[in-house]
Amino acid sequence: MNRTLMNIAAVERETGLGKDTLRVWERRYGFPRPERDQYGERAYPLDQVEKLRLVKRLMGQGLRPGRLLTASDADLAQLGAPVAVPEVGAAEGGVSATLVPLIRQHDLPAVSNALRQTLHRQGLQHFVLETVSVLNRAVGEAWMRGEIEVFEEHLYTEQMQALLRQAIGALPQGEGQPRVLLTTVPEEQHVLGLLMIEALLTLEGARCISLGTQTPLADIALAAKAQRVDIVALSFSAAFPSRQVLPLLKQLRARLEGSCDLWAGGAGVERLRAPETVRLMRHLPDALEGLASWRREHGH
Amino acid sequence: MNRTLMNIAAVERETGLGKDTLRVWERRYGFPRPERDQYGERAYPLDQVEKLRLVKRLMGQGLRPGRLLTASDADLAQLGAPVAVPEVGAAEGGVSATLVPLIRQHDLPAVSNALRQTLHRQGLQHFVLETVSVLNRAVGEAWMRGEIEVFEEHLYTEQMQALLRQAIGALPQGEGQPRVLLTTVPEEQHVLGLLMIEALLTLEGARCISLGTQTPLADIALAAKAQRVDIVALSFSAAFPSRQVLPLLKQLRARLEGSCDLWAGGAGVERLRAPETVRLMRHLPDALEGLASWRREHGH
DNA sequence: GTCAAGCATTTGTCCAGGACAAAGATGAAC
DNA sequence: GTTCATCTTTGTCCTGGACAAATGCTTGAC
Repeated sequence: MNRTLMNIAAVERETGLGKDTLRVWERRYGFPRPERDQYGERAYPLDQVEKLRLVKRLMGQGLRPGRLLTASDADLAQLGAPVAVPEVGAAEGGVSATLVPLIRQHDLPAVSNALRQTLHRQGLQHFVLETVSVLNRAVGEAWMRGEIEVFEEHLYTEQMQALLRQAIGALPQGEGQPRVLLTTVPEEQHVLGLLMIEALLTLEGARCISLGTQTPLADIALAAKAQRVDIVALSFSAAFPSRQVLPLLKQLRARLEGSCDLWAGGAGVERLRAPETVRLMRHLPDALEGLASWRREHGH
Repeated sequence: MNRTLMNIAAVERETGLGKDTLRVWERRYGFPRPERDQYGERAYPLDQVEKLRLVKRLMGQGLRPGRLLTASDADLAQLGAPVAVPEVGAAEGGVSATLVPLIRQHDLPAVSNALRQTLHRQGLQHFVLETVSVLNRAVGEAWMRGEIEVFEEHLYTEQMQALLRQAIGALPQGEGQPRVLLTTVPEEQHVLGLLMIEALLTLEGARCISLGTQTPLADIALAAKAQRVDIVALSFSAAFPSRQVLPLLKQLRARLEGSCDLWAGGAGVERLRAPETVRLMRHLPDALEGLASWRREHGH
C-alpha cells in the first residue's frame, strides 16, 4: 500500500493555499482533517490534498469556502465534474473552439502548428489582440470548469511562449521611444501577458526591456533608474490576489521617479479603481492608446 | 517625507524570508525591529527591509544569521560592500570576464550580441556545456558578492532565455526517443537549467516536452502519464532549499509509473546523496551520459 | 421591481510564545 | 588529520485568539 502523507509545507506548495488558511479551515469547517505524524505535526493524505485542489478551483467560480468545505463529498464531486462541453459552442468558429480540444487531446504538434498558422494568417498585432487574449481566457476558464488540468495549461503556455518569443525576436529592435520596462511582481508568475505587451509595443517601435516575471519591487525601481525607462509596465493575472494589487502599485509608485509612468494591466486589474498616479490598462488595446498618448505628451 | 512602511506579507514577498522566520528573528536577535501600525501589526521601514535583503545575500556565502543580525551596522556594511573586483581574473580570458562587466554597465545590446556571437562560434552543444553553465555560476556568485543586483540577473536571464529558445526552435523536432518531460517544482522558478537540458537532449535526438517552471507534483505525474514520457527531468537551482529536495523526489517517485525514470539536476542537487530510485545529475554532461545509458538499456 | 444604505457574517491574515528536529559547529579520542 | 559524539543554532511547526476587509443579506424608499 502506497500511502503518501504530506506535511503542511508540501500541501501549501501543491495547492497554493497558505499554512494559516489550511489550519483555520480545519478549525472552522473540520476540513481538511489531516492525520498526525510521530511529532504531532499535520500529515495530509493525498485524497484530502486532491479535494483541496478541487475546492480551490471552484472558489475561482465565485463559490465560497464555507459552503464548499461543509458540503458532502457527493455534492462537491457534482460541482467539480466537468460539465459536458456544449459542442454547439464550436459553431462559433473561434480559434478557441479548435484549440482547446487539441490541448485536451495532448496533441502538442497540432497545437503548435495551429498557433503558428494562425499567427501567420493574422499577422502579429491581430494575433495578439484577438487570438491570444481570447485563448488565454478560454484556457483559464476551461481550467476553472475542470475541463483541462493545470499541466495542460502549462503545455499551452509553453507553446505560446515559444511562438511569441520567436515572433518578437524577429522584429527590428531599434533605439525607439519610449523605453518600457516590463515585469511582474513576486508571486505573479504568468508570463504571457508580458510577452503580449512586448510584442504590441515593439511592433509600434517602442523599446521594450523585459525583466521576466517575479521581480522584487526594490529591483523594479533600480532597473527603471539604471535603464532610464519612461514607463514601467506590470502585468497581473486573474489568479493574483486582487486585494494586494493597489497597495503594491502605491508602494512602487513611491519608489519611482516622477517622470516615469506606471502602467498596470491584465485580468487582475479589470475590476479595480485606478488611483491618479497609475494608469490601469483594463484591456489590451489600452496599451496602444497609452503609447500614442505618451508620444503626444512628449512630442514625438 | 516619503516614509513607506511595509506589512509582514510585503516583506516576505520582497525578501523571500518567511513570516515565521521574520518573527522569530525579531524575538531572538532583536532585528528586524518593525514599528506597529494602528492595529498593532508589524510595519517595517524600508531601511530594515534593505538590511534584510543584505543579510539574505550574505547567508548565501555561508554566514549564519545569528552572527549577521547581532553584528553592528558598520560591520555588516563592510561585509556587504562589493569587494573591489580582482581585474586580474579577467586575464583568464573566459567569457564571464567579458560578460559580467557588460551586465553591470547595463549594456543590453552588447550582452545580447556577445552571447549570440559566442553561440555561433562554439555551436549549441559546446555553448551550453561550457559557456552557459559557467556564466550562470559567475552571475550567481557575482550577486552573492554584491557585485550585481537581482534585476541585473533578471536581465541576463532574459537575454539568455531568448537566445536558447531561439536556438532550440531552430532544431528539428522529430518523434525521437526517449520522450523526456522537463519542469521544475513549485517555488523553483529558475528556467535556464531547463532550457539547457532541452537544448542538449534535443540536439541528441530526444523528444523534449517542457512544462515550464513551477508545476505541482500531481500535475507532473499526470503529464508524464498523458504524454507517455520515458523520463521526467527536474531542475533545482542553488537557491532552492536543499532540505526539501529529497522528500520532494521521493513523493514524485511514488506517483510515477515504475517504467518512467526520474532525473534531478542543477546546482541544488550537487551535494545530495542519491536514493536508488532517482538519478541525480550533478553536472551537465551527466545528462548526455544518462541519455546514452537509457538508450543502451532500451535497445535503441 | 429596483436600488441604496446599513447591518451581519464570512474569511484571510495577523499575533504571541512555546516546542523540537535537523543542520551546523565544536571538541574529544584516536 | 580524521571520525565520532555532543552542544548550539535555526527554521518551521504548533495552539488558540483577534480583527479588518470583503461579501452577503435585509430593510426601506422610490
